[in-house]
Amino acid sequence: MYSHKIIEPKWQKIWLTEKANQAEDFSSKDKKYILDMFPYPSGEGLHTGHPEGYTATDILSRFYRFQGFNVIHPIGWDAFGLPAENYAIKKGTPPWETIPKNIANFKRQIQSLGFSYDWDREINTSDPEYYRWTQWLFLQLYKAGLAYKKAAPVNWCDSCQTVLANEQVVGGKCERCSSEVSQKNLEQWFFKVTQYAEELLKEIDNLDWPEPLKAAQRNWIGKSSGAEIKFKLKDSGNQVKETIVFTTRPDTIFGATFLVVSPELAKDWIDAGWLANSAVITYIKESLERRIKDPHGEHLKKTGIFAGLTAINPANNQEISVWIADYVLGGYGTGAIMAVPAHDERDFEFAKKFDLPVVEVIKPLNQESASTGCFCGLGELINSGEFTGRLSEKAFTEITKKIGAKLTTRYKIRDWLVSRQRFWGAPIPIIYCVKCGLQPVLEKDLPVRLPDDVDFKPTGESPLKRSKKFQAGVVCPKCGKEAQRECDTLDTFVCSSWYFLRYTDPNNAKEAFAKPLARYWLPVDIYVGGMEHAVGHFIFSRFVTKALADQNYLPFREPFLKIRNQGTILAEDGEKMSKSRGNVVNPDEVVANYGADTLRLYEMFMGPFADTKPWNMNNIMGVRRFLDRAYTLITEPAKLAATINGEVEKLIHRTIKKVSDDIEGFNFNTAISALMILLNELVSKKDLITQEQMEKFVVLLAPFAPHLAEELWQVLGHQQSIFKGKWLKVDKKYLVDNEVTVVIQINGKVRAELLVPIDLSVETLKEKVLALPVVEKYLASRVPKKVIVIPNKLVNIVV
RNA sequence: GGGCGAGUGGCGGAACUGGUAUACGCGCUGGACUUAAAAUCCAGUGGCCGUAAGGCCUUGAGGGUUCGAGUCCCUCCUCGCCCACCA
Repeated sequence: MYSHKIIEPKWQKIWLTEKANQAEDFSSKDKKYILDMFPYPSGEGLHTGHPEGYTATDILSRFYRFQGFNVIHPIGWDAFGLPAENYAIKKGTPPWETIPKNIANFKRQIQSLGFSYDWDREINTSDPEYYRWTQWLFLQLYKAGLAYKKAAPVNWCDSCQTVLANEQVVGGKCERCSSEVSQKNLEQWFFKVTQYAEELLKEIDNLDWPEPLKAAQRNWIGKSSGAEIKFKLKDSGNQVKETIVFTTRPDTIFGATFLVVSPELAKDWIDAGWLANSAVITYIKESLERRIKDPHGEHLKKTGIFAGLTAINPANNQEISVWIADYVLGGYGTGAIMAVPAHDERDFEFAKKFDLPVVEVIKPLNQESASTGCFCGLGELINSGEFTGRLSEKAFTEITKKIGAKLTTRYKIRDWLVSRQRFWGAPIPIIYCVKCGLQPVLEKDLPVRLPDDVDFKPTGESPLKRSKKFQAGVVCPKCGKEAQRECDTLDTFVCSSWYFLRYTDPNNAKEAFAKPLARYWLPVDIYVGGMEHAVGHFIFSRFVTKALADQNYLPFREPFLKIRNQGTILAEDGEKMSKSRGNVVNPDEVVANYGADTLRLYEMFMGPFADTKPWNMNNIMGVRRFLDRAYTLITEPAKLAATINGEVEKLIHRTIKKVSDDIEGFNFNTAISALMILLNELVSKKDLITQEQMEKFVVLLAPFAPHLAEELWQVLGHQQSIFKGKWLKVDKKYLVDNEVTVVIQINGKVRAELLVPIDLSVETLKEKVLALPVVEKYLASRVPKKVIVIPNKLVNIVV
């Protein structure tokens, strides 16, 4: 038994004071940028998920430093955000008091785990010296036309008098006060992510990311190609207008028996004084509210109303009715569709409910007649005038051309809404002047600081509006006259969309980062974090990188070359860890009881890195026992062997190979199992081991259990830190065997095995095996029908 | 509804491009040490039949390909995650 309570703090202190993990700018060594997701410093402190990802990157960082790389492995605090502000509303303690306390606690916890961060690069997004550059980023996007303002619907709680994020709306009710949430149109800031939709999609192919993550992003970007088709519209007074629909199936247009318009688009028509029918107006109003209250359930009901309009199908000039319905979205395509009930399930359902005509125009290729019900695949056109008999694919472009429609590509991805009517975030650096209008704050005037005279009580406006200090002395940057600041703050995802850039030059007071440093360190080589950021943070960072590359700030267009996702750690009961269930494991307790090395090793040994896996206190004892055995082996006085034992040396070299490969492949669980196997061998042959062999084991252990390894290294007589040393070389001669065990099967069943020299010829091996008494017994004088020989592996005799 | 995963001992999990299924760890059983217990060490440990030698079965279920399938193909069941009326 070793005392982790003595060993671990001892080495942590030494590493910190010696700045053992500093990354060196412009070193001639090859660089590796190994990045973790920086934590939000919550009041609860670290949970078990943090050490999982952080241990993985720490193993990699130490491993690559051993390999001679100049590793940058930074950490910081994603310190802006709602929880701190909500805490201020509830308890009255402002975020600028709670957050530093939480950060101090997080830092203590992270340091207690011995992670090899370069603490000189620590950043904090709520520090004015950081958010100054977040604001700078906003200005660059604004200048490039990538940040713009427009009215957008937001969730509004009348009782709390505040805007709510989507996550704060639960079942159409306010999370806090449970009163009804309604929709309000407010001016909001957006980033034009859609401008990069195609590039964001295309570049995914070239990235070393987990496939599920790539799939999630492709899905989110949601490219689809189709046609935009113009339909003429007529109201009862014979006023003529037109609308454009987007469809991915122009080949089905002869089956378009009605048109459906989204409530959003219909509302625009009302506002333009077009649809005056009061029933229609009521429907639209209710529908728009319904969307917010129950975004996931209501759609099954397929509500709708006749708009009182007719449209002309441009393919066959037939008059069709125009409907307004919930199932058509305002934000996608053109907000209007041509409904082809015979070949679209949703249209079909709607047509059935409102008794609308269904005309089949596509016949499945492998069937004699048209299908009954709804067929959504491609096929051969029927009932389609001159196009009857064509295949869908061909008709697609032909029909589009004939009716004068346009081929287009649409994306599901939306522009990023970045403004928040909240206090605890980076203020948007914009000034409103009565005379000059909207003006960006001058870069030299950054940062726009958060004031401290804030009333957190929610009243429906941004809390900054009630700060006297915030607006004091604000003048228009253009005309110099008195003006007003923008009072919204930026989404915290803006802060985290560029933080990995700041790590390269964290103390630069003149720039967000110096270009030569960005060029040296970036892009990020390995990034580890959860899958939950698939369509958020990972997309935002890619967008920001591309935007800055286009402004010549960065010489690359993709920020993260390799990403690996960590799996969720569940509680011992197989459920998610949560305070309400009372099944949360506190890393502090594990460190106190078993030590940091044990926690690190355990979390890596639990199972495959990317898998969801349950916690188990018993299994922790297993890894602790392993560390104790290692300690005992090396510290107990034993006779050291003078000559190298071949068997031991062979296993050592195989373990070096296995552990090295497994670290790079993120197979930490099997790497640890290989270390256990090696230790078992060393213990059982402890009188046959040389000093050098002991040392090799300790080096292999070092990335995983750095404290113990450092201690044992000292015990073995070294003055200098083990981490100043080199990784181990595999001697290939130990990887080849000169004898192998060949498995002997009779009819596919294992019946015997045979130790033979390696690379025995097929013929010799066959002869040897057939001559075995066991084989003769099983053959019982039958003649083998066939003998399969796989050299060095297996012989299968078929009778 | 769409997308992505995953089902292997009592438990967490191993198994390279098809080639000894159950590595490693936990737990359990027996033994050593101890007055005793803990810790530690040693041995055993997939199931069924058998005193034994040995035999049969076994990777969610059922088919198929193959000399040989946890791994490949088809059908189905169960669970998890993400997105969700995207025309």
